[in-house]
Amino acid sequence: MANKGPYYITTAIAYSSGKPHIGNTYEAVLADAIARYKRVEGYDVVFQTGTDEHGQKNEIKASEAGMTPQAFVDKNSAEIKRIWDLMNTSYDRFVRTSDPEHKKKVQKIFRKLYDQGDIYKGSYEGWYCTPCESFWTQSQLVDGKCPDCGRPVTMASEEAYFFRMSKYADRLIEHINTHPEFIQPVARKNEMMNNFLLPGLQDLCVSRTSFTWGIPVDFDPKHVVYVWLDALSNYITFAGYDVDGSTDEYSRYWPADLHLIGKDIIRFHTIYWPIFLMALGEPLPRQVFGHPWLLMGDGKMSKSKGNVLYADELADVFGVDAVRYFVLHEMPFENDGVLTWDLCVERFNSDLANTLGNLVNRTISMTNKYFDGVVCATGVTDLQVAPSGVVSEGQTGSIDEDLKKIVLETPAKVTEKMDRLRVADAISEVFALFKRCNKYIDETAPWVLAKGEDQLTKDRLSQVLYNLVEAIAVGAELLESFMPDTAQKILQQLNAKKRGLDNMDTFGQYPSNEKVTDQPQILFQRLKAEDVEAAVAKLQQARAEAAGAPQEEEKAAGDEDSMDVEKKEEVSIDDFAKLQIQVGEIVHCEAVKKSKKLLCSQVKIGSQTRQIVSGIKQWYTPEEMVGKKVLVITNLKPAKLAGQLSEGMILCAEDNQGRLSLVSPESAVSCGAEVR
RNA sequence: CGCGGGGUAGAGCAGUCUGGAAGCUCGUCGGGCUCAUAACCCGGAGGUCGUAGGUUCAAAUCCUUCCCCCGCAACCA
Repeated sequence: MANKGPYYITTAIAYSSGKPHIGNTYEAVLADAIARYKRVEGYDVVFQTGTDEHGQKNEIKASEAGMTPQAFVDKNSAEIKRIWDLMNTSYDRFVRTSDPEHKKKVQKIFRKLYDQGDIYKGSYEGWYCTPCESFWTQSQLVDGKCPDCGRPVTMASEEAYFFRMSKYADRLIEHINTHPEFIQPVARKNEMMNNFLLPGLQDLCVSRTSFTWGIPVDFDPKHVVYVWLDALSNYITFAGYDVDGSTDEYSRYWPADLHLIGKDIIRFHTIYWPIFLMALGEPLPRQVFGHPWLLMGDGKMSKSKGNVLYADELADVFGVDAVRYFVLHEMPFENDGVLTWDLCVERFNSDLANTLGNLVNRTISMTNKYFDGVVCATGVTDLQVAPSGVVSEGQTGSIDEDLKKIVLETPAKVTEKMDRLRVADAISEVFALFKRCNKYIDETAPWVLAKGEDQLTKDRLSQVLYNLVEAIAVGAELLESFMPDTAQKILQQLNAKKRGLDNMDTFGQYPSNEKVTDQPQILFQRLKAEDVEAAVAKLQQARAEAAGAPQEEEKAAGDEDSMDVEKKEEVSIDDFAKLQIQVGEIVHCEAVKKSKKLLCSQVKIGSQTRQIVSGIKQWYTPEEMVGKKVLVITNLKPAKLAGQLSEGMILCAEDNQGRLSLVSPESAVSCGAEVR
């Protein structure tokens, strides 16, 4: 196998704030499939993944959990690594941004950029909430107040470090234009250009003082390095980069061949990251692929089956390779894919059990039944059977030729798809080969040949089975990057050896007279939908119990008529008395233009009528609203919503599906009656 | 007119860049077969390619109108 040189592939490092769901896991598996395939092709692959551990969110979540940030991210990083390992991802490095070496290197990077003038100290202007010690942008403000605590904010400025993005913008635009392969899929390129680059890049604030869980700026320790600068640097720091001199390994593997990331963070990887690299004088990664998202469920048919899917739970039910198959197969190249328990069952039964598992099983069974497991190439190709069971000589071996053609063509097809990162298509090519094998069995009807007494017929039967074993062996080997264990199992059962991707141009390499296993194992046992549903129900129950109490409400809605919500702080009767709640009658109602959620109601309260805007368009039509008596908070400070003045709030109950229901007095009371 | 994605058979999707016989998987119906995991193979039914115009010898594909859905943004007082 020729060495084709280095290939450095990374995933985005996963944010370590909780358990990764199947969508996160998808990225690791996708990268793994690519990495494995590149290795098979003969590249010297480094596959790096890991966890992004700094930032305010982790600091807050850690304190909520009563842990130190480090302990908190240790736990979550370990969990992410556990899932990656469970999924059999063949990463070479699992990196963590809380690593002391990484910290030092990032500090040096920051200092270098500062020293050369790319980072400068400036001030950050914004609305500041003193009690919360937080800055907010104009658009984050709620009613002109702090979105967290609702208290007034003041315009304030705070010192911060900025990166001169604009300095490098032209070079980046040039690079993107001259390297069409840089941003994948191509559609994303225009999005970046039109939205960010062409209108002019703003300087980026690259330090924070509002929290401490991060990498301190060593010459100004009240600042921590902006998490993105910290996180993105992982691609080079762990590869051996250092401001004071990088390793040989670094010069071998950098620039990365592929950053595999979610489409939501394309901006950081195709704008900020390249510019950071330019500033450091380092070459840019060759390609950034913003893959689509894997969405879970769609609520329509699976509301009783749970929404969030986790790789380990899926693996419990289907097995690791099946889960790898699901995520790789369900994910197209550009559009988001959907995964539900139902879809998994369908794919499992149809593709894995029926097409593949059954093929392997029936082939091995016949080999054992007719030849005690010994597969022999006899060279008899021109014997055909009629559907009636009559064996006749003289037909051309076109059936065999067609099978061989497919077998010989598939490797190149798979490689071509993989080169274009069409992993789902690549795996489909492999399955097309297996489907062709099933068809071949039907065409050659071995059970008819088996009835023949003469040697020619026996030899033909032997050749048919040999062809099948050979074809399956090639298919299994091609499957290895996607489903490593399954590929291994098939090859073992066939007693076949790997021949190598660049050695698949001849048909018939399986050694004649080799013996397949006499105890074929079922690779994928067909599953019944009911059984899976039961398993899912069990999992959800276990999950609910593990979560202790109320935590999240995501179980079956219909059959349970109660729900728990997060408890709020206790208040005094005086606090409550501050609210004025009155009964009002809706006299007029219309939808607010330009808004998807808002209805604007005229509500009669006592002698006056006031306008109230409510976000309930999804649940009530304006016509339904009119005439209803509802509860209104009347002393709430008026606010503007979508340009409409709203003087109060109509009370609604919200269930665990987010559905809203108006609250009305139980019996007739007059408008304006106070609720207390 | 906030940005973006999308509307193709019952479901899920490809095809659209680079116009040229409407395809794939699942389901469904019928047939075949019996080596195998109620599997496998073949065939049928089922689509005004969201709407309305336009360009063209030819439009799912290019241009324009409008309608709907989904993210994000904004706002759910």
